[in-house]
Amino acid sequence: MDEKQQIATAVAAALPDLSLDEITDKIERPKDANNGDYAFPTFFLAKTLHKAPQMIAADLVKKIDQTGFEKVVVAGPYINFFLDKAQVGAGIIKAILAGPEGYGKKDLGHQANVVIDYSSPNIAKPMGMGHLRSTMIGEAVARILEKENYTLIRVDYLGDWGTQFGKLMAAYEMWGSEEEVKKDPINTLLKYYVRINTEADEHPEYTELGREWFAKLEHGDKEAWRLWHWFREISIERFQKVYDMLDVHFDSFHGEAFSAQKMNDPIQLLKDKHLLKSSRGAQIVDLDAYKLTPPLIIKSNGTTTYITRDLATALFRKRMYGHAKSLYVVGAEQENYYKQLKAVLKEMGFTWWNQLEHISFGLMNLNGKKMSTRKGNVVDLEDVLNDSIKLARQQIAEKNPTLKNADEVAKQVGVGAVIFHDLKNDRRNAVNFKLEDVVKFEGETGPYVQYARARAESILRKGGIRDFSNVDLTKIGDSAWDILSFLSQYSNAVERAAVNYDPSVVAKYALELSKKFNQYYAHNRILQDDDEQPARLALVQAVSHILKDALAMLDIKAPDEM
RNA sequence: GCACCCAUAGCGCAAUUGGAUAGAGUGUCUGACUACGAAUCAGAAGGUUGAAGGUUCGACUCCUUCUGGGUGCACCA
Repeated sequence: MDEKQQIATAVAAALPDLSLDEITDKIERPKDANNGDYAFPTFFLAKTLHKAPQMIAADLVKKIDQTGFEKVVVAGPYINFFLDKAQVGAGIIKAILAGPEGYGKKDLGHQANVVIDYSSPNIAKPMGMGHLRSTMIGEAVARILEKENYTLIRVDYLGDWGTQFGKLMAAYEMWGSEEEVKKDPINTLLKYYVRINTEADEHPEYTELGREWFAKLEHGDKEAWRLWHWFREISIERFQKVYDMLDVHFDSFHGEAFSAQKMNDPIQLLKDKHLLKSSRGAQIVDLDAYKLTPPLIIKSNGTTTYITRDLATALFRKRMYGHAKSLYVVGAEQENYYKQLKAVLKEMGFTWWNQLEHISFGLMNLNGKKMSTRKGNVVDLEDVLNDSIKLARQQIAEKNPTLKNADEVAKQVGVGAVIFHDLKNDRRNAVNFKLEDVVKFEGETGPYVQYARARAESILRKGGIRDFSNVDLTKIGDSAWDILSFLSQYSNAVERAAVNYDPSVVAKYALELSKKFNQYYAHNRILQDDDEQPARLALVQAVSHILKDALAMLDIKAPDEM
C-alpha cells in the first residue's frame, strides 16, 4: 500500500467526521527529515473543534493506531509520522528492481494521442542555440508524456513558407550564385538573407520585392518553386545532422508549406460563419470579445499569413491524429498569438479548441540581447555541441585515460551537459547564453548525474551480484533511508513534470538523487564484506536504474563508465 | 498607451503549489584521495524573498498599489 494512504487511513480512523480524501489532501512531506516522513497539520481543525491546534494534535495522536509505523509523534500543531524504514525501504527497492521502466509511472495518459510540435526551425537558416530550447523542451516533454503512457506524434513544423522566403529568393536572384550556395549551403543563404534585410532599411523596395516573390510562390511560379525545393532540401539535410547528435527524431516534417495547400478549408469556414471582416484592405477576425487584437487572415495583396496556415494545420492534425492534446513548444513571445489561434478556433465552433496548449519558454539571450538570425548575432548550435564534446574528451583523457570507447562517451557527456543545462531550470525563465556555463561538468550539471551513476555501476561491477531476488532487503540500514524515501517520490516528480510540461522537475529530481547517492557513497563503505552488503548493492542498483530512467526522459545518455 | 511575464545569497536558480528554522549550486576561504572513481565529499561565510499595504492561525507563494526589467500589440513567423 502507498505510504500516504496508510497514514490517511490511520488518521481517518481517529477522525470519523472527515473523508479519506480530505485527509489525504492535508498530508504533507516535511522539508526537514527530523520532522518525520509525513506530517498531518491540524490548523484547519481549530475552528470547527474550537481548540488550539497543539491540543488537537496532542489528543489526536492518542487515538491513532501506531502499528506499522516506527513512531508517530506530536510536534506542536503537527502529527509527524515516521515510517518503518526497514520494511518500507525494502519494499521500495524491490519495486524498482522488479520493473525499473514501470517504476514512477502513474499512467496518466491511457495511450491517448498527443501531437507535439517542437523545434520547427526555418529553412535556409542555421540552427542557433535558441533552437535548442524548443527542441529539447519538446523532446523531453514528449518522453515524459510517453512515460505516463501517452502516445506521442512528434512534428517538426518547418518554417518553409512565408514572405521571408520571398525575400531570400529576391536576394538570391540579385546577388546569388549556384556554385557559392553549393559550397556552403546554409551559411551562404543566410548571408543573402542578412544582406537583404540589412539593405532593406535603405531600399524599402526590397521588402516589396520579397512580397512579390512570395506571391509568385503562392501562385505556383516555376522558378520560385524550384528555388524553394532546393533551399528546403539542403536545409533539412543539415538539420538532420544536429537531430542525430541530439537523438531527436520526428514522425513528420510537414511544415507551413504543407499546410499552405490546405488553407481553403479554414478560409471557407470563416466565410461561412461570417467571421471575416474587411479592415484596411485586409481580412481579419474580430476578437474584441476576448480582449485580443485581431489576427490578419488575408493580407491586402491577397496572400495569407502564418495564422491562416496554423488554422489549416490545426484542422489537419485533429482530423489526422484524433488527438487528446495538441502541444506547441514555442517561445513566450508568441503567447498572445496562440491565444488568438485558440480564440479563432473557438469562434469557428470547434469544441476541441482547448486541446491546443502553448508550451511557452523563456527566450535565450546573447549578452543580454535577443538572438536574431536577421541581424546575424546567433551562436551556432553545432559549434557549441562540438565544443562541449571536445572538452569532455579532454576530461576523459585526464581522468580516465584507459576508457575504451572514449569518443562515444565524450559525445554522451558533452551533449548531455548542453542538454541538461537547457532543461534544468523552469522553462519559463529567460536564459542568458554563456558558453562556460553550458559546458560546465561540475556542480548541478548533467555530467554530475552521469558521474554518480557511473560510480554506482562501477561498484556493481565489483560487487558481482546482479540478481537480488533472494537478498534480505530489510538489512539495508538507516543511513540509506534518505535515498529510499526520496526514491519513493519519483512518481510524484514524474507526474508533476507531465502535468506542467516541465522537464526541469525531472532534472532537479535527478540532481537531488545523485547528490544523496554521492553523500551515501562518501559516508558508507558499500563493498564492506558483511551481511548487509547484498542489500546495499541492491540499493545501488535501484539508484542506477532510476538515474538512467530520469536521464532518458531528458534525452541524455547514461554511460556505465566515463 | 494597452496586455502578459519576471524580480529570492555577489552570480545563475530551488522551495513539494498557503505550512515547521527560505535551500542547494557556483564563486570566495578551509579540510578530505596507500578502502568501493576527487567530474566527488565535508565545513565556513553569504538573506528585511524589489518596496508599501492587505487577506490568513500561518505568505517567497494569494489580492491591491508602486518601482525596476523583459515580451507582445495587423500586412514578419
